[in-house]
Order: sequence, then structure tokens, then C-alpha cells
Amino acid sequence: MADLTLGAAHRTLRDEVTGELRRRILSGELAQGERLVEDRLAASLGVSRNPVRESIRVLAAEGFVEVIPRLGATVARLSAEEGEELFDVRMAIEGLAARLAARKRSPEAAERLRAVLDQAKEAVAAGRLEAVADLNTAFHLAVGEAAGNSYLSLMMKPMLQRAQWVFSQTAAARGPHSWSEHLSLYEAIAAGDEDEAQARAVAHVAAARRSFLAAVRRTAEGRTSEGRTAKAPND
Amino acid sequence: MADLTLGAAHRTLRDEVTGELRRRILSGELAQGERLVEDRLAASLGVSRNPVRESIRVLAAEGFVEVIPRLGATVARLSAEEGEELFDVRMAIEGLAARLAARKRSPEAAERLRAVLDQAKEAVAAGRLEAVADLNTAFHLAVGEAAGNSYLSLMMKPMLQRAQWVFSQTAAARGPHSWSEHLSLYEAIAAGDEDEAQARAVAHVAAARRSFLAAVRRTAEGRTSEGRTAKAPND
DNA sequence: TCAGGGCCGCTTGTATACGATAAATCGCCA
DNA sequence: TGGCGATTTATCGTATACAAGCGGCCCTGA
Repeated sequence: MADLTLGAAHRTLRDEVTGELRRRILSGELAQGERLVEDRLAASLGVSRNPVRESIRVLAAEGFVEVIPRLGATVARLSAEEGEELFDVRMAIEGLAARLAARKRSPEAAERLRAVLDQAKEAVAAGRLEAVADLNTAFHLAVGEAAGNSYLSLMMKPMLQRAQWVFSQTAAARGPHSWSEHLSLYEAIAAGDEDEAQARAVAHVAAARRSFLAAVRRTAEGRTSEGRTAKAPND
Repeated sequence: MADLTLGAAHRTLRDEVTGELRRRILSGELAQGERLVEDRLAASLGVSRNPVRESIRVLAAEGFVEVIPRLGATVARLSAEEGEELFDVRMAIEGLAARLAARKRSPEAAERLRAVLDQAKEAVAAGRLEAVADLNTAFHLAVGEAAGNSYLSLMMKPMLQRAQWVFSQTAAARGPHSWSEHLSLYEAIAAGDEDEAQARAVAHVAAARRSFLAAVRRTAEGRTSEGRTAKAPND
């Protein structure tokens, strides 16, 4: 199988597969708790089992997949509680990231943030929702990288992807005001105001948590009154 | 090769190898920047290349190993700056963990913390330094688990191992007062005093940072005056 | 009808084999 | 003698093959 479904770029198959599986998980194409059978995945991606296996280990380390020896891997399950818990971690980490980014005040980083904001404005206007979600993650990650702390960047990447997952699972859209909050955070960082940057980042995540909780509540109500019409975000 | 060097436990070879490689990295047996050649590692561990490869991916996700496609993996390099940066992240995360642990105030978790403290007292008295380092990591991790936040636990594990690595590389011992700080943190958590628990955790990490910086300074001085007598912690 | 036990298939764990690529070395030529 | 290119070697990337375990199913017996 020399020609792949994923395209024959220079990246290793392993990287392609990891990205593709992560995408399928984030998009819900692979549902929570779904079994990840190495053979099937390999076949569906047009590769052998080895790249798939290595990908699964990475995704497990990132918390997207659960592996039980000799039994196989499944997409992790995400309870509403676990979803909410993530926001506590985000407030701590993203508050720190914003503070450090403001302290550093790198022009290049500011430029990158601005670029993401511009792209997002377009995507929002065009109504490309999946792109907006990706750009949201990209913005937060760019803040993390603006902090100039390598380990912070390393840990933030899976954390933010997980956050994106949480939202995609609950169908909790935040809408345009999220981006005005981003803009305001960007300004505080660019101005080098550490306290303000941290405060705005924390407030932003807190607002996201409220959106999440509201969505969970809606889903729960819908479930009891209409009998599970909405896709259940958790079990 | 059915009989392994690592012992024929029920755990998969991949788990054994991951643990062993991580141990060798943390202990300095595998030096920073050292190449990790799959063939050699496989031979030296008495396994095939597959488990080794999967382990390398996991360690890369944790930040202990750097992989360059088609060139191979090396033990990550840890500059003094990167070492210091880690403390910023730790203060944010461990402060949160301590606060949540105090809020939760689970008796079982308190019991586990106490158990680690007891074991550590013994190990310190017996002068078993490696065990003390492991127990230090175990204590911090137990605080994280006492917080009852699954993602927090997930991310703290590699973070704390990295912290242990940082210290082992600089030969910066903290001594017994570190454990009195642990005890004081434990008390605040057991008492359910959120503010105090967070403050003590942050102060504890800040103290660790000072120890680290002092050790780095000593090394730097030793390097300039005596000409690299001490093992260089970074490049 | 139901409980127990053994067989079969699916899936994972591990090893091995082959192809491809980048680095290193050696020799040739200017 | 120095630089450049071809060959060689080391190592990774990927695929395939084999072994082992776990669960489900069917069959048997009361």
C-alpha cells in the first residue's frame, strides 16, 4: 500500500494518522467509548497497523484514548464533570500564559495573534464553523506560545484540543462575543499589562465555562422532557 | 526472545520499556542529547524494535525525547532557562491542585498523603536519595490526585517527572526542610483551608526554584573558575 | 430451561523482513 | 592538497507474519 488515502506528503504516516484520528475524535466522527480496532483503522486509512499503534499511544498520552492491555483502545469517555473540571485547569494555565505573554510583549507574537484574529473574523463572517473552532484553539495556543515558555506550550496544545473536544461534544457554541473577548485579551497582552491580561484570560475561560454549563443544562432538560433528542454529550 | 531482561511480569513490554527508558533518562543514565537508536535500545532491553518505538512516541509526547523524522530520537536537551520556566507552570498548576485538594478534603486522599510522608521520613533517615526523589514526586502527585480532577492528574504526572529530571540534572538537593514544607502543605489541605493550601504550595515551589537557581549558579561558577569540574546541566 | 464447560474467532502483542533516506566515507580529479 | 561527487553504511519507516489471550458462542447435561 504505497499510495495513501491521506496524501503522500513528507510527514510520516504516523503523524498523518495521529492528526486524522485526533480530527475524527474532535469532530465526533469517532464517538466516545468507541472501540479503536487497529486492523480496521489501518485498513480505513490505507496503512499498516504500526503507524496506527504508535498514534494510539500518543493519543492515549494526550488523554483522548484509553488503552487497556490485551483488550484494546477506545475513545475516552468524557463525563460532564470531567468537562467542567477542565476549565479549572484552563483558568490556571491560560491565566499564566496571558501574564507571561504580556510580560514578554514580543512583537512577532503579537503579530501572530493579530493574524489569527483576522482569519477568525473572516471565518466567522463566512459562517465556517469548523474553521472557527480551529482558529479559537489556534488563538489560545498562540497566547501560550507568546509566553515563551516551552513546557507551557507543550502542555497547552493537548489541553486546548481537549477543550475543543469538550465544546464539540456539547454543541455549545459561544458565538461572536467570544472573539471580542479575544480581542480584548490581545490588547492587554500587546500593551504589556500583566495583571489585566491574566484577568481577561481567566474571565474569558470562566465565560466559556458558563456557556458549557448552560449547554449541559439544556441537554439534560431536553433529555428528561423530550427523551434524548439531543446527542448525549456524556454518560 | 521470549525471556526478557526486564522480567516477565504481566505488563506489556511497551510499558516496561517506557518505564525503563524514563528511569534511565531521569537518572541521567541516558544523557541529554544522547541518541536513542532503536536497534541498540531494543537489543539492550532484549526486545524487538516495536515496543521501543511506541515507547519513544510516548516519551516524546511527555517531552523527554525529541524525535526528528527520518533522523531518529534523542533525549531532550534541557537548558537552564527551560528548567526555570518549568517552575512557573508548576506554581500555577500545583497551587490549583492544593486549593482543590483542600476544597475536597477527602479522608482517603489525606491518608495517602500521610502515608507518603511517613515513607519519606524513613527514606530520608536511611539516606536513600533516589527513593527520596521518587517519594517527593509521589507526594506532589498525590496532592494532584487529591484534587479529584482527572485531567489535572493526567497532566501533572509528566510535569512532576520533568521536575524530578530538572533536579537530578543539576544535582540540586533540597534537603529536609522540603519535607517540613510538605507536612505544612498537608496540614493545610487536611484542614480544608483553600487559601492557605494554595499559598503553601506556591511558596514551596518558589523555594524549590530558589534551590534550583542557586545550584545552577554554583555550577556556572564552578565551570568558569575550575573549568567544568561539575557535570554540566545544560548547554 | 438454565448452568457449566470447552471450542473458535477476533484482536492485540511481539518479532522479523524489506525498502527508502540521509549521513558519512572514500576516492577521484582539478 | 582541497573540494566535490559517488558509493556505502547506518538507521528509520512501513509492512507482514506469527504467537497468545480474551470473549462469545454453542453444545451438553441435568
